[in-house]
Amino acid sequence: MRPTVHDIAAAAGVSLATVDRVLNQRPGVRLVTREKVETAIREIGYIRDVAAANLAKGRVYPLVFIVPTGDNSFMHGLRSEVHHATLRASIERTDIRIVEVPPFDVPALVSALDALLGQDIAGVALVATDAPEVRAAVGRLVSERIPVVTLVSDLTDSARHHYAGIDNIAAGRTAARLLGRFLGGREGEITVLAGSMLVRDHRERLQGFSDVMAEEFPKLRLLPVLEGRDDPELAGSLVSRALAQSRDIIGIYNLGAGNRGLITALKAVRPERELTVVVHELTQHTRAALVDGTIDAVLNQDAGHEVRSAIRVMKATADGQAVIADQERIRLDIFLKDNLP
Amino acid sequence: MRPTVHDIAAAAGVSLATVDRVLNQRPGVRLVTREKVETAIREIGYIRDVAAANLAKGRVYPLVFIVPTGDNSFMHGLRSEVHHATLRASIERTDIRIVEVPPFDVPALVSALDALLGQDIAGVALVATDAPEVRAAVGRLVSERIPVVTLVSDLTDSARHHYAGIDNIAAGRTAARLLGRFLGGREGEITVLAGSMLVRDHRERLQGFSDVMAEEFPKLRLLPVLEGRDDPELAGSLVSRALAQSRDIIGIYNLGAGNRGLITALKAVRPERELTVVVHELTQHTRAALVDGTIDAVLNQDAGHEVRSAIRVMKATADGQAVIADQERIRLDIFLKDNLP
DNA sequence: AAATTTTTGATTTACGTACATCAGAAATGG
DNA sequence: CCATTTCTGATGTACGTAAATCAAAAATTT
Repeated sequence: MRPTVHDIAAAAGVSLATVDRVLNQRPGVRLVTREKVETAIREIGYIRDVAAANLAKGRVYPLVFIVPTGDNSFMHGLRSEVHHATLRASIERTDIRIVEVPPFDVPALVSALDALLGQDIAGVALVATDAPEVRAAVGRLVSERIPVVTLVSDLTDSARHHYAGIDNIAAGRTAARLLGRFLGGREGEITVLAGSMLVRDHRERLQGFSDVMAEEFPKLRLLPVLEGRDDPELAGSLVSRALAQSRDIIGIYNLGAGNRGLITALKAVRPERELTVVVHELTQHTRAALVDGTIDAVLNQDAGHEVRSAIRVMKATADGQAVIADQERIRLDIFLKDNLP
Repeated sequence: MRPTVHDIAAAAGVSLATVDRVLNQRPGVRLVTREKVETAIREIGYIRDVAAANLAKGRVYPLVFIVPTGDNSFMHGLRSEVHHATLRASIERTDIRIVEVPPFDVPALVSALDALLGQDIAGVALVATDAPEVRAAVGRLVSERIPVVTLVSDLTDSARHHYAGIDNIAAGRTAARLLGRFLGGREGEITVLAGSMLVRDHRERLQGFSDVMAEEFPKLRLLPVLEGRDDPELAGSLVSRALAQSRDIIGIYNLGAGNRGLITALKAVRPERELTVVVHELTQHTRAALVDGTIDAVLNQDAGHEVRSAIRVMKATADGQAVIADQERIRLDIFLKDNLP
């Protein structure tokens, strides 16, 4: 059987109360005694039974998710996954609050973060807009010992405890290689559509994409990036205009949201123009487009995994527990029409 | 607060003991009373606190993993992941036993399964060899109410509760599309290397691969399948011979193990022959080959995820609990040189 | 209606930990 | 050496559930 507090008490030759004081770093234990207990803990390999401890404590984890508003499918899906997590709240002893802020709005995000200061909170997960003000606000939370996890998009040089999202540089590089290899040595122009260069995930995807294109596919020329602000309408009209302006475009990479508009624009020029297209985020729209051949590959991050991972990490961090790092690595999913879930 | 057994007792107007009898399906409760209690459970939305219940029961889950011996990297990795899981045993209340059997050996697998009959076991996970005898042995375990999970390779028409592995038809289809598109309209021969047609995962991958090749890439001709028995030596020599026999081979798909041998064979003909290669399983060898360009894509299943998922499912099944289906879906990872973890 | 069987209630202990209280022991100060 | 402070032990309750025991009530049979 697994050792308990009683075993430590016996091994260290002290009472249960003293063991408890040491374990929960309560005052009133002499240094020598504390060391005696800590040695016993190490020697018999005691591990606290977290389930029993939580039961005794009546522990609940008040968590806050700060997510952007906006009607693109990905953020919609993300909010819905957080909502799903609230349904498991009683089982998981969580108490999840969702705070919505306008997208790409630094002051709004900062005030949402600062509003949490001083509150009794076991963790904060946020989709970060990468700005110094946000970094500072996160720093304030961390210095109050509140676990902070960035979700989907990371925050440069910040004190956040964890990032629950994909490696976006790798994502951009992968998109470039897929596009390059699918185009098999052809020559032409590539147009890139992004949401905003204010968020780190988009910047990183572009960087990775540009790097591989330059290194490995010199015959493909990148056109200036179109910024669609993750808005389907805007994205669609930008792409339509670009396609009308140049007949040499043979590939498109959408590293942001707004695929609905992009797909409409593609279908409008469909039979005449032969285009290889790689986009991000598997939604009902991109899935259908993948199946009917409008799109060639979809890179995806599983919002459900990200949310569940963020919750696990926040809880573990709040308890000072370790996490299975490998289990919390968010993977980049590559979908072709053949491996759709 | 979340409702407890006391709340049900009060709501149903019965004693705690009766609630307990109903919850744990113990005898000695009249039908009408049982229904009264069950109604109360539903109405106030009671959910058993599994942590508290396990604590009270002193529950441990004795689990058995049946994995093939064999020195290919994938099975090595799988065994090591199961071993890792044993290290978390005390935390997860599991007691994991690993049973090794020779690969592709039906009688050995059957006797390993039958040896478990009558033992006190909370679940069995096995890498299935797809044969009627195995199916029958699994049926015997299931009829003794022992949860059975197939791992990596599934068992056709069997009573197993769950399959913790990837969709191998989709994997084969994906491999075909990657190979086809990477070859960009060229004409030539494709050689396929498998382990054994006795395991369902290999058969399914081949089927998916052949289907897509036939439907979408008619210029690529499939050569007869080489069976390398997942043995690096044999795989290497088969491929070397095939390459020597035909100068028209432009693509290779290894849907089994034994990549070490394949990679050696490829390097031997390297500068002259231009080959596009897709293989399964990310190991140190395939990773290096991907980086140096010997291989173009690696399809992978994460053995760690599979093992952890199998454990979660066996525990949940033993307790008659539901699982988050989405969380237990094992995904097909596609690795190019850009998105290696 | 009595005897019997079946069902229900009341109560207790246990799981491993947290936390509080109070008395007593040991260490420290003067 | 005494007074004081600091430490330690002993004990009890709680968390939510499981499981056992025994008594009492209700239903069933004779």
